[in-house]
Amino acid sequence: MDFHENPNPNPSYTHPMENTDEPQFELSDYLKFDDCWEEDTSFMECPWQTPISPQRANDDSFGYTSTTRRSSNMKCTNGAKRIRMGVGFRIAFRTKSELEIMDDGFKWRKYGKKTVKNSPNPSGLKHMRFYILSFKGNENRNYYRCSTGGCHVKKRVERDREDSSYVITTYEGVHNHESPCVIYYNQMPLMVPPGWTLQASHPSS
DNA sequence: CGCTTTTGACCAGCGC
DNA sequence: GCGCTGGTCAAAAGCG
Repeated sequence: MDFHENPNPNPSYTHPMENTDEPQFELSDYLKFDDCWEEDTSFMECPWQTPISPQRANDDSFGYTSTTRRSSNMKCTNGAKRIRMGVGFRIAFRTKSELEIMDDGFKWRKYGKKTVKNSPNPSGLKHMRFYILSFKGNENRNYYRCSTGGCHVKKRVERDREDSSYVITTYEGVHNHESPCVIYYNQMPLMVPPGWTLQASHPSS
């Protein structure tokens, strides 16, 4: 496999629902965010979608990161801000799975974990914050970065609060390399990450 | 020994 | 302005 001869080394994403052969989990929803946002609120139909805003302008990997707020009032269901992101490709999968960690073919390195409140009533003294967060009913959100050198793709994994049997996985960015788990047969990828379709490699590979 | 995970701290954005 | 929150950092611990 020669990455350099691949005319398009980036995976091209297709609708995950087209992949009906995945036996390990049920993919029920997905969202796609790309870098050419128009005034189109159709993708806001999913109730757990939230607005995106530029945050740290000096972020070393993307220029922007996203802010996601999922408070109980879900004020984001319409009229959300749309702000162009540096790299700008985000896609979220909602999958029915008992496992939070699903092998998508790439190597990920965990760089953060956050306990997210379920309570709609944020309150309390600042120094009581972690005490409050430790109560039952809070969810963990895990942050991963692609561990391949030079690849800045990030992944965020959390349980759906409305239905804890679902896992929400949000990918941010596009891999600049191919999945180490792709096996080629007759110039076509035989194994792909769940829900993804990769472009066939160049015939020379 | 090198890589990954854990986890408390920190920072910036946002809402009140 | 203050407090809450999401996202990230980085040191320490764990693991093969």
